[in-house]
Amino acid sequence: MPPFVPRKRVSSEDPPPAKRQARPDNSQAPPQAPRAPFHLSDSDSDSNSSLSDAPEDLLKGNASEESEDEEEDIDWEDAIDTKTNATTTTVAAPELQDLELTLDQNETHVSDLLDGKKGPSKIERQIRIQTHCMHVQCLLFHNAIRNAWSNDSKVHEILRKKLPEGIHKEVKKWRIASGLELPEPKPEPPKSKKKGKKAQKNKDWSDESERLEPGQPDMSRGDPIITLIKVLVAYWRKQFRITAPGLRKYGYRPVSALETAITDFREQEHDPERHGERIANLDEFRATAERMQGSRDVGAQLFTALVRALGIEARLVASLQPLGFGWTKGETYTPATPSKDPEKEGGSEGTEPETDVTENKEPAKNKRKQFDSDLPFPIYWTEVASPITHEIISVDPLVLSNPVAPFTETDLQANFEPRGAKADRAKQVICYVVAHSSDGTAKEVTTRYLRRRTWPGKTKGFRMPLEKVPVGPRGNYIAFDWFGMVMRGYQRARKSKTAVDKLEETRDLQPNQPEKKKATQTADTLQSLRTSTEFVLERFLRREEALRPGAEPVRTFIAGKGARAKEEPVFRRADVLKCLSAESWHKEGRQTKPGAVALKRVPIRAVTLIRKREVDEMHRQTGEKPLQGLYARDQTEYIIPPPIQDGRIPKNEYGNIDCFVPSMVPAGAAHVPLPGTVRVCKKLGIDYAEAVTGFEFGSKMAVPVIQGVVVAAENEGLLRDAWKVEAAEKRKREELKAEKKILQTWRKFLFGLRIMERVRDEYGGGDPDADRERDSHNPFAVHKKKREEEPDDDGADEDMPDRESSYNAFDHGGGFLLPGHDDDADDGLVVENHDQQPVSISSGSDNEADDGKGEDSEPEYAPRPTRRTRAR
DNA sequence: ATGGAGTACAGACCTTTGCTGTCT
DNA sequence: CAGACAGCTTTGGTCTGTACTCCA
Repeated sequence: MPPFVPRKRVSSEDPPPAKRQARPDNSQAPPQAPRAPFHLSDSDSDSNSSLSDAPEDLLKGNASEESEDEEEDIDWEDAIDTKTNATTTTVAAPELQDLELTLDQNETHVSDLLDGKKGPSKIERQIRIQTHCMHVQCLLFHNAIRNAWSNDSKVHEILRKKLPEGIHKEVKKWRIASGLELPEPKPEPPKSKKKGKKAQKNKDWSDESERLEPGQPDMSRGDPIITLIKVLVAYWRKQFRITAPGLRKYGYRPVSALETAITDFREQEHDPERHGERIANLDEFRATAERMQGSRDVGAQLFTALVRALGIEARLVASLQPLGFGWTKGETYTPATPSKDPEKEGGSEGTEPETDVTENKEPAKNKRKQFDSDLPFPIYWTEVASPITHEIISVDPLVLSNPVAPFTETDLQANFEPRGAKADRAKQVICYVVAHSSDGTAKEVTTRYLRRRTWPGKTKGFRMPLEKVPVGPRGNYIAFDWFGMVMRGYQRARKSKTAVDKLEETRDLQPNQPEKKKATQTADTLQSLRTSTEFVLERFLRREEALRPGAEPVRTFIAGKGARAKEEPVFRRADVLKCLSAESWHKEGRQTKPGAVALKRVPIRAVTLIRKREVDEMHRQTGEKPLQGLYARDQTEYIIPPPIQDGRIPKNEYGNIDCFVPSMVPAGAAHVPLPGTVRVCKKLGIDYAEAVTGFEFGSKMAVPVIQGVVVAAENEGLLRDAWKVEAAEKRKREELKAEKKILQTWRKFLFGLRIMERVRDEYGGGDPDADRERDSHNPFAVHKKKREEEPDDDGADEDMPDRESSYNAFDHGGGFLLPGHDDDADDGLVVENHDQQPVSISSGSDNEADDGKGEDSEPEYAPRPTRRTRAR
């Protein structure tokens, strides 16, 4: 099996590109900040106080130096001496301390990033991704709770009681029209008076409808529920007063602003305008229903409750507005621009301190529309399921001008998708739209509200994209949907799916594929040519690609405008050939045909030291970068080595045989890819060559991977049989060895137990409190403690001579070795048992201290040091 | 609002034949 | 004592896809 070759770059000792060094200092705050506190205890008082008094200044002032140190000088021993630079003295204190995060007040912002021309670091990206994921889950749970409250029968009762008589009549009408209720025997037409004139027109229809079988839905004027919903929305818009701000996305704000907001939220009395609307429990929710006022969000939640109260299946829909994971303007906190009250800036989680709100002290009626008036799209709304058609009707009770969007009106449903400059400014996004049903389950319905129901549409950049998880052989992936995973906890079980579910899942929630543009139809652009599968510009050819000799351009493309316009020939992709160097072809078992001329010449990529030296030498001599030729497949042929003669295997200059593909094995020979075959061949006295099947790269070296041997075909059977015998013997030897080792380990373990028991008898240590102490493992400490507790034990104090007497006490049986007995510098206590086998029972030493361990220590317990470790 | 051009970045790809100490 | 074997270390330049901004 070829050994593992790491493909990914892990670290680089070279300094990163200059751009990285030009990063704004504070961008590295998260990884560096925890280090500063370690130093506080042993740094001089000046730096200490300056750190605590003016952390921002200090961090800011040292930051440029700091980042250089961070990247160029990892040797922290030097850093300890740098007393002036508090933040560079990183891990000076040896003992463990609490990790502290000190974040710079002037936290990095998008603008800083752009000025410094640096992107967010990996860790910063991770922080945002995690924040986003956490926020999404919090919002989901919040909505699940609100949904449960919207199910409350008392809330329903409150809302039902408030309905005027007219609405009750409408409800009854709807029930009859839907066939849910039989019409009363009275001949009086079920039309309400407010539609007087229309009723005249509809009279014939109603006559007809009466001819329908009672108990059957009357669909003659469309789904009757739509009429009812429109009435309910009109009622709700009139009755519900928006008196508080709802949820919204603010973006990432500077830490200082966040801290102020949190402190304000914790310490000040709750103010909905500054801290957001708070409904602590169901009782408060009921009270809100009673008052018919609150945020737009609560308005939609109560509206959902009202619809449910009328016996209609309704879902509470929420378009989550989580903090994102990108670095666009939308993720950056933007304080209200014309704000005159600096205290309000960055202050509230609940409300944007809009000037019109803070300045206007007009009566509530005028103020009512002010909350969230800058949000052009709803965040919460209702989905009503028609009991007749099982289709979903989207209802926004408070915000949109077209509040009722039936399934058929895809454009109206797409109106819920935030778009436009106003939505941009208000940071309204669509990424996850979740509908919570009355049974407590929830399902994702984002697709319904995307324009043309096309993915990813506007969710792009705001929603966690599908993650490609590699599986199986290279190039195979499965798509991992993070949100799908999160939603699994909320979803309705497959067997409990309703007719509504089934219908929408086959229709409204089926995403459309984005319309592919016909590349041939549109005019050429650089982008279209870059991605085209049919045409290509010469400049887009990859390093390993070349044009077929004699390929004719199909047309020309003019790049640039005006004076900078430049004509370029456009070629067919079909005329592009994949090329490889002679060495690369060799690895595929092919060689260039005699007389083949390279289609392309490219600079040599030298990786190993030897190759690098060669390339440098050539570069020095010629003054030009040496090039290597690339050849197309049809310029190469299979390497067919000549058949072997007399059982002799041909070998290359390294004494082995290249066996990258099976065809490279010469006729008359066989590849036996078994380990340890070399020895067997030697034993048998047959000719062989080790088979090189690939290379392993690392440490600027290419190491051949050898898998077994190539032998003459007539020797193959002999070799395999002998190998089997050998392997069986080897296995037996290994089993015996393993058994021996197991027994040894047990023996050692039992001795250890005996020693521990003896130590306990001698010094105690059964006190659980003492055990819990930091040095409870240390028998000396325990002994000392015990003696302190019992001063009249033997009257001796805790001086060194006495300690030595304790050492001596151990010597009588399984005791500790005296200092100097073992001349190594091990910190651990070595206990000698009756069989004179040293056992390390405690070691606070690190590897470097272990390096001096004597030869008699067991390798399996004290790993042998590496050369690198010793070199340091 | 949209799309093209340009830029930056992360991750993937390509690379082609030791050295030394310890064990068996 | 010779030969086998384990362990070291895990590059770095270039390409490519993607995200993002700017600009028309």
